[in-house]
Order: sequence, then structure tokens, then C-alpha cells
Amino acid sequence: MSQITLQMNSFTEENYLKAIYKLLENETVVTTNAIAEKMNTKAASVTDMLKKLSDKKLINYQKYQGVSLTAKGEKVALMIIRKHRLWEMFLVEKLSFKWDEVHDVAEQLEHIDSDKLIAQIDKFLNYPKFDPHGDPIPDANGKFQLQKSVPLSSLKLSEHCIMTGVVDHSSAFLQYLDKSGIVLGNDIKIKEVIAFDKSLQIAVNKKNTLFISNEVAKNILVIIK
Amino acid sequence: MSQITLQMNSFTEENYLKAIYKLLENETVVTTNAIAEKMNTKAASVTDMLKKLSDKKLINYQKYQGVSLTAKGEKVALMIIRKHRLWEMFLVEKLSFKWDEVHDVAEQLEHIDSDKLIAQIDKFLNYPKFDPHGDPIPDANGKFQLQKSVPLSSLKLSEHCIMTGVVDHSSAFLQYLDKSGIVLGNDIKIKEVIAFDKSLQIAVNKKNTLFISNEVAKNILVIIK
DNA sequence: ATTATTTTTTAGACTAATCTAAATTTAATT
DNA sequence: AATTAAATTTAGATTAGTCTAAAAAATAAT
Repeated sequence: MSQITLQMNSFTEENYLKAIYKLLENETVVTTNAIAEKMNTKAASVTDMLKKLSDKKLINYQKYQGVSLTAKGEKVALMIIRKHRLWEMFLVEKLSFKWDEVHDVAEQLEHIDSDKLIAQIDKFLNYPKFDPHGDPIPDANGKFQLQKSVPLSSLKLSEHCIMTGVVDHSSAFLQYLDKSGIVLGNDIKIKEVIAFDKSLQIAVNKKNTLFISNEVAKNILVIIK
Repeated sequence: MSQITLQMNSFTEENYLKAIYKLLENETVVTTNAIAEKMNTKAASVTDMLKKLSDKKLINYQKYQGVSLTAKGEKVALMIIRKHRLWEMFLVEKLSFKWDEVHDVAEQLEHIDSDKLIAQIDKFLNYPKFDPHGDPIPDANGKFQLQKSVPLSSLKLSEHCIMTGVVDHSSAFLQYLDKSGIVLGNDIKIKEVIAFDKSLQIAVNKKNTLFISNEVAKNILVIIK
């Protein structure tokens, strides 16, 4: 049986590209040592991989000069991040994982290779734009929703928003949200801002009115509608 | 950082164990060549792996004598089969994959390592006992449903079952089944029982509705879901 | 019961990803 | 500008999994 060798990237290559992508969010060029630290490996191993990724035209690399991603490399990285975040969403929304339990499993699931699978998961979740940590989920073309999440505490009176994530992942906080019926994707409107302590009166999904402290509001991430 | 070497099996080891398990369903001992063929590899590679699996006490192996699984090896194989079949079920039931589209993806998903994940998928699917092909799904202890087949004619209204075999093996009957599109492993639901002659209206695979006589129903063996 | 054939194993080599230790290049400091 | 320190790369090994070709064992056939 003939086996088409479709230019696939190994798990390891994918992980390097993802690490480089994340490091590039802060810097314009990333160093060998930074990658080694992030990947929990040694600089010599990184150098070897950089040559390989460079040969495959996934990164821009000149000896001793650090690396950046090519358009092709960035696309690959974004698709992995897309898969990672969609799987995290799936685990939380459909399989009742806690927000702090999903990472290790998503690290594995992000490498599953099936366009149909990820398209169906996306659909099953109703095309979420943010993952449970409030991070944006790139679409199938690698484009992000251009709005980024902000703390609920930064909103003004009568502003309208959608809950996208949390800052504090402690189970104490998550349990509080649970008890209060505040769930990812909820529509939240600021009904009153108490000047004294910056506590808020909010309407959740246009009916459930409740009071939350500024401390809580600072830990809830939202996008403004 | 100290890395605990938790006796994990690689993807490759898992695939060998699964292949051996499947070959053992027909034979009491399996040969190097049979494994090579199933794994799409060469006999020499198989020999190397057999030594490794034997060292890990996952198989019983004596040079030139073929192999069988140890209790430990069988447990590992069963857990992979469990994961494979649960994932297939998930893909078909929740993500609207067709039966013939699920295999390749399930081959990847079966190696994801997370007890919680598989427990939750099982729960999410409401603890199915059979996969979309009618194959039984081992439980978390590696036990299969030891339910015995009964004639379809013994079921009550709206009961749900899986076709497992026939009583009458005549070619006339088998041709009738073929023509009616009733295949081993099919999901069958009793939609109506005609009191007068005990004939049935059934839904095959949740869509294909047809009428069968009591005579036919007596000759179709099923297990109740 | 020998010989021929098939099956299985060994020997030696290859690739991907990693490592340590040494060499080289760049950056920082006097 | 010269020297020291830090970062990076090279050289050479290692491990998992694979391969080809040759050797050894088991099976089949005369």
C-alpha cells in the first residue's frame, strides 16, 4: 500500500514552534536559551532543532542571531494554539473539568491531526472566541478576534460584556463563581457602581442580579460588547 | 528537576500490544510474521520490540516460539481498545462522524493519557457497552459486558439493541438480511410491535425504518443495550 | 533422515531527538 | 581595546524505533 508522505511536523517540532510563538509575544526575536528554558531542554538540543526548522522554512534563523517565525511557521503555531484552546474549552464546557485541570491533557490533544475533528469540535462548542482562561482562540485562518479581554472592574456603568475567563484560578474563586451562577459566555451588564468600595451590581444574562466586590470584579475577564 | 520515570508505554509499544491482542482473538499464540504484517513493518523490527515487551513483562516470549500476552500486557491492550472504542463512539454520537471516518482519528486519540478524560468521555456518552461497529467496550477494569444474545423477537416496544448474529444460517436468510441492509453490529430499535402477528417495525441505525415478520425476528440475535 | 524452504533472529547501520563537554562567537567590563 | 563572562554552536554519544542482509532455527518435502 502506498503511503503518501505529507510533509508533517512531529510533535516535537510543533512544540518548539508553539514555544517560539509564545516567546515572540513579548520579544521581537527569541534566543536559544529562552527556548531551552521554555522547552525544559538544553541549549545544544535547541540549536539542532533550530537548524531543522530553518531547513523546513518554518523559522528565520542565522547562527548566534536568535530566531523569529516565518509566515508558514506562524501559521503552524497558530493552528496548534487553536487546537489547544478549543480542547480546553471542550474539557471545561462538556466534560466538567476544572479550569486548572485542563492544561496537561490539552497539551496532548493539540497534536491530534484531523481537520474534520477540530472543525466539528469548534461547531460543537458553538464557535467560541475565547478559551476558559480568557485567551482568544484563533479561527481556522489563524485570525484572532481583535478585541481582548479586560477585567470586569475596568467597565463603566451600564456597559455590556461577555464573560470570557478568570485571572484567579483557585478553587475557592471558581466555587464562588459556580455558586453565584456566573458561567463562561454569560452576558453581564453593569447596573450600578458603588463609588465607596468599587463594588458592583450586575445583571447576569439579563435577569440574575447580584452584587460583587471589586476584588471579585478584578478577577473576572470580559470582552465589551 | 527530578523526573519520575513512571513506567509508561510508548505509542509504539501500545500499538504492538493492541496488534498482539487482536491476533490472539483467533490464535492461541501469534507469530513474528503475523505481527509484522499487521503492524506494516519488518520481522526484524518485531523481534526487537518483542524483546523489549518481554523485558517489561508485557508478553510471554521465547525465541522462535511466538508470543502471548501476560495479564499485565492484556490489561494495557484492553485499556487501549477501551479508549479507541469510546472515542469512536464519541466521534459518531457527538461530532456526527460517519462510521467509516472514525478509525484513523481514534487511532490517534486512543493514546491520549488521562484517566479523568476517558472517565468523563464514558460518562458523557452514558457508559456505552458497544461501539458504533457493535464491538463491546471493555470497562475500566478491562471486563466486557458478558451479556448473552437473545432473539430480536423477545424485545419489547422501544427497546434498543445491537445485532450480534443469526440463528438461521441459510443463504436465503442471509441474503434477505443483506437486501434489507441489516448488518452485524447494527443498532436496532423496536418502533412498533404488531400484536396480531408479532411482526415488528424497527429502526436500523436510527434511520432506516422497516417491517420484519416474527419469523425473521426470531432468527436475528441481539444484545440489549 | 537428509535436504530444501520458510520463519525468525542477529548484526550492523540509519534517523530523530536528546545529552555532555569542548570550542567558538557575541556581549559586557574594565 | 583587551579581557572576561555569557550565550551559542559543534563534536561525539546515547536511546527508541526502524531497516537490510546474513545467520540460525524450525518446518516441510523428498
